[in-house]
Amino acid sequence: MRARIDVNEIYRAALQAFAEFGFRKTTVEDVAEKLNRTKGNLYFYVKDKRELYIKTVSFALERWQGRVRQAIAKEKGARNQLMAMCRKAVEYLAQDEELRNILKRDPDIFPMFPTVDPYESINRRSVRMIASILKKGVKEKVFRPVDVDKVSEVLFSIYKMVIIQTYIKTDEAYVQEMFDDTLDLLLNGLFVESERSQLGG
Amino acid sequence: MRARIDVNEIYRAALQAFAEFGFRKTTVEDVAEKLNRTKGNLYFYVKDKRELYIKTVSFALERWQGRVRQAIAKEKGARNQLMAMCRKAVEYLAQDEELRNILKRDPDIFPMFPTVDPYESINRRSVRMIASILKKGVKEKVFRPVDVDKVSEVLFSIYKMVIIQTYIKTDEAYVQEMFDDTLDLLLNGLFVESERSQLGG
DNA sequence: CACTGAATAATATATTAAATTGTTCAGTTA
DNA sequence: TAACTGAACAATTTAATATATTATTCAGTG
Repeated sequence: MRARIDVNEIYRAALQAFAEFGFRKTTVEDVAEKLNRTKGNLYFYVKDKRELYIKTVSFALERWQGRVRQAIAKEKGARNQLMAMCRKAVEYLAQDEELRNILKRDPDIFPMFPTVDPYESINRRSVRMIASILKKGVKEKVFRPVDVDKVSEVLFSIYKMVIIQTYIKTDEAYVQEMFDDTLDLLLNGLFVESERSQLGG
Repeated sequence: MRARIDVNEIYRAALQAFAEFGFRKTTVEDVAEKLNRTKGNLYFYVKDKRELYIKTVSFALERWQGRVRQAIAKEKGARNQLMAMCRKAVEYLAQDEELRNILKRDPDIFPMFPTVDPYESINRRSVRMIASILKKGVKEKVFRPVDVDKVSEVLFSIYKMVIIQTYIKTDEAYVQEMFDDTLDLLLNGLFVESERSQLGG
């Protein structure tokens, strides 16, 4: 009798298949073959094909989120943390082709306008990550005293917009320019100093 | 022999039908009946069903754009023009249920991430509208000297995001809050004064 | 000249059978 | 005895075909 397969190995194999063929066109057997098992055997590890897919995607999303979190942890001030977050998120995705393909095939994973979302908890964590940077920045008086919860939602939406452009558009340079201008706008705003309304505090 | 039908009457009739049933489920006869003609007769006015749809949608989009343009024309400074534009765009859509339904049924009309777009020329005009306000504002030294072309693209993307939320989300209050916070962020930015980088000029 | 209505072409829907794939599980194996 | 296989069965997809609906054309009418 063989040792139990490490679940992460299953997710890595499944990720390869799902990224190449998409959910509908990959068979449970495709995944089993990559692991040198039979399809029946996979049901020892996951309930059904759908669950395998959801857990595989979660695995990929969490790996991505983890890298971004690491990048943030390396920085001290809120200003640099916010910029590190944006940079790393785009940079990681540019390098993880499998995740890009998964997202391209199935945009509901990272929906611009979510209705119901099986990955909601992961996305909520991302929003909280933004919120905690904002909170820190407001406390440090680097950021204006904005409504942290609402603004982190707004930023997450804009963040999604840029991310989706990153894997939809093939034009690398275009995305980079868009990215820089968007970040500048969000940090500095449109108004010149004299026109700005400073929120209370 | 009857007088030629006014094309705008055709578009109004078609808009009713397309908004209620969608492109696929409305028949040319549905539209003809609203005009008290036979379906064959409509081919005297339009090439085919697809063209009828595209011209009908264009009619609705241009009416919308016209109202926004009027609202802008009433204002003097770039600052107020920008705010009037945002306000009117959302306000008009909230009131035009047919257009909302058309957009909800067929999101490709106003795509978050356009590939090919039959309404491109209309959307380009919207971007130019934003750009001209920005240009004026930079000249008046109300706005920072940003790259007008790029920033108007960025703003149009964010504008689309808010608009789509407006007809997707049923929750009126949520959209309004989102709208206010987004506008504040874009105008004033996140940084406190001392952290801001003023662009040259 | 604007229009009708019937003819025809093009699409969509429904039905059914055949093939593939997902899932279960009794029995095997290390 | 826990991990596994492979065959059995259920569910789903695909293919093939017939039927019905709808789009489009156009000769003829007022």
